[in-house]
Amino acid sequence: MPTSGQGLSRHRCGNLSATTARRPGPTTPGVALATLADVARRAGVSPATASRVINGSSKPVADELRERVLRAVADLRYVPNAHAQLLARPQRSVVGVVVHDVSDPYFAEVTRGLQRVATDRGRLVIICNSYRNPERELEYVEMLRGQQVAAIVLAGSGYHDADFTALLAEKLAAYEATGGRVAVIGRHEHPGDAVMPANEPGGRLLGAELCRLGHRRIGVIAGPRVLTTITDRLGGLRAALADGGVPLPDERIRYADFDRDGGARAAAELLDAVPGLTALVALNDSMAVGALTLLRSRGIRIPEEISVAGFDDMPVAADVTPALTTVRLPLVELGARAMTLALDPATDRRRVEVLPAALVRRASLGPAAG
Amino acid sequence: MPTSGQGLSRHRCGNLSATTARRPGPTTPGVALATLADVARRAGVSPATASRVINGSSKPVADELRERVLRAVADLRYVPNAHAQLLARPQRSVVGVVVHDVSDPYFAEVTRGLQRVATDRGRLVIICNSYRNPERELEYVEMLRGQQVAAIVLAGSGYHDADFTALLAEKLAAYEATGGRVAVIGRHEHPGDAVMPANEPGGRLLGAELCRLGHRRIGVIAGPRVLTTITDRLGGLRAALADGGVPLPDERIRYADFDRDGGARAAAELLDAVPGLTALVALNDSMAVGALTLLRSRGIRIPEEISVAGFDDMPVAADVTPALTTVRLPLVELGARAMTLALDPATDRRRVEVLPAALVRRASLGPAAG
DNA sequence: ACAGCCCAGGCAAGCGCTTTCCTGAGGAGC
DNA sequence: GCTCCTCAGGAAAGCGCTTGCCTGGGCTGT
Repeated sequence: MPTSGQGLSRHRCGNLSATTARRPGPTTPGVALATLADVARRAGVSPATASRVINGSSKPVADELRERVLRAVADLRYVPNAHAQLLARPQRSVVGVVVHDVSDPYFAEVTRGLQRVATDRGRLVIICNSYRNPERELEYVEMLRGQQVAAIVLAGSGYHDADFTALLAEKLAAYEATGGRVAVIGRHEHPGDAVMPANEPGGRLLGAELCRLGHRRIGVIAGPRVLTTITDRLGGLRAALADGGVPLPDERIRYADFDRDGGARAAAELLDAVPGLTALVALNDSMAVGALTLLRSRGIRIPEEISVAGFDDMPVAADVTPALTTVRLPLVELGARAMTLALDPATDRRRVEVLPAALVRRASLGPAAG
Repeated sequence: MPTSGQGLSRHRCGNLSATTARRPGPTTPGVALATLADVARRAGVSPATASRVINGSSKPVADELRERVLRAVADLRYVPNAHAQLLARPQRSVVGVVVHDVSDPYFAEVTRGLQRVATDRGRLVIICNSYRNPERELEYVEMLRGQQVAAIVLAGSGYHDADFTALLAEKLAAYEATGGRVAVIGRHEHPGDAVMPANEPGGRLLGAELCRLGHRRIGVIAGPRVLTTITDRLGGLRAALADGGVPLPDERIRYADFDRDGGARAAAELLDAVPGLTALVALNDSMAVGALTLLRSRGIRIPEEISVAGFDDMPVAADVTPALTTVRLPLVELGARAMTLALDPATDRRRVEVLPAALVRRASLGPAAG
């Protein structure tokens, strides 16, 4: 067992229980990880040869040496230092994703799609939660650039904020200029590849359905005004209602946080401020669920007294009572397509894919009351 | 503007619209990112000085030089290469997290806690989805080691699989031996720091409540047998029922996928196989929701004809109808504590924190039917 | 039997950054 | 006015890895 003294000190004890008994001290100064050089030394070969064996280089290596290297790798529990590898062979393999919050069901679904494609292609994903903070979003893009990621996917909604948008565009451009790939989900004023959920058409679908069912006094529970998603969904809804001759004055629109509690709050405000509403439209399912809960707590029957509709068709929509009528957006697909665009080689011109919305009719939306 | 020809070629055009118009070709050979050397050259200083300015080193630098460096950084849109930095200054700042699936609401919540703490401490998180595949879990640990992460948090349930457990323990030990920190959530036979959800006590709480309400014919909708989480929850439940003199024969337990559809399937099987059940206990809320949906589809009234209870108290539990009685586990806290353990300096002896469970009484669980 | 080839394996450069150590210039002290 | 100290700035040595290029030993061919 040809191991230099130095090498030995780096060698882990094979007996696991030893580790169990004695744990590294408070601030272990870092018992250095075995390096390629350690492996080479132990195998009695040059680092070059060790590297070639480990990476399965095309260059042939004699079986005996190969054997020795492999054994040393196992003995030392050697794992190549990913950073050193990336430095030496600039072959970016990880991709960055910026979402508002993975634990929000909407992004959870989108992320599932992103991950699926990334994993299929052997890419690691770094997920960054911006928590709807534009500044943090900017920082993350910067950081991902520093991480030399192969691609960046922006999965959140865009903002109505010219300064931010310009700054973001600039950072993305700087990144793309160095060969990085970018794909965005939704409207971002980004001049590159994008996949768009059909927010506006979805809003129209829902508006048309409301007209069909005879609703004329409709309250809208909207998310934050600054999100382009809100503008688009609301725009579609408004357009369809206008087509049907249904008015939608501003006081029937309430902006709140894009979540359950925001939905409940906005619903309460609307009910108190606008009497005689026959339907409540929430601009995402989380808000709709909040509205549902509030209505139930007030003992208002759905859809007999008031109808409710949502947006997104998140899994929960089917499970609440009454089941939620909503506009389905192919969330997983949205993520999958975006990752595909980001990972496919860039093309000369911008690719934009629009993923269609579909109305899902369930029990929460009925004919207008009275 | 002292810029060598070479430096110039690496310089991005300041006009963003130029980038808008002309995008990098299909497989851009990577217009190299500006490097520290570029910055130094442009600022007319040495790389050492540039580095010191950029990193806010304690070593003083004259204001004029500092100014010049900062300007060069801005001009070149310089972002330090994170890998090179990590190589040169082995100061690990990212932490790895292995979960079953971030988009599963349970892990979404846990992850939220993990992220919160990590972000507060300025750590980047790499999230790895194992999709309940032990092999993938192993691979991820290996990969995280290669990434030189400062810590690894294992957030999934443990498995009843001696081979896997041994392999995992070995890999973790190897990692810890080089100064890496590890924290696990749940039972993993890992000899280091851990935070435990009170699965067994939670099961007991629920079992006791069922007894109190007079249930004697209870069906259990369980997740995969190999998960220690299942064993523990079931164990607690079984123990409390035994205490109350309530039998729980094996045919009243159905194992299925740990999600909504699994819950529905298992519920259907139980109803068909075991007549006269007065309560259905699902071992997580997703399964409970599936059961609820199935019961509703069969027109069975809850809780009048049959009661339902879940586990976890995920957000959805409060929104379904009837609202779900469930065992609350502090999921976010679980994540937060685990990350804290992982990031705090190691101690001489193992730290294990148990986070308590609490019964949340809602409408889905009532007295045993007639 | 000798020149010429082939090829496994090693040498060393270099990826981009940090940091130690050294240098040289300016200022203080006698 | 000269020596010594101080301190800003630079040279250079790595960090761990990959890879182009070179070397030298064993073959082949005549």
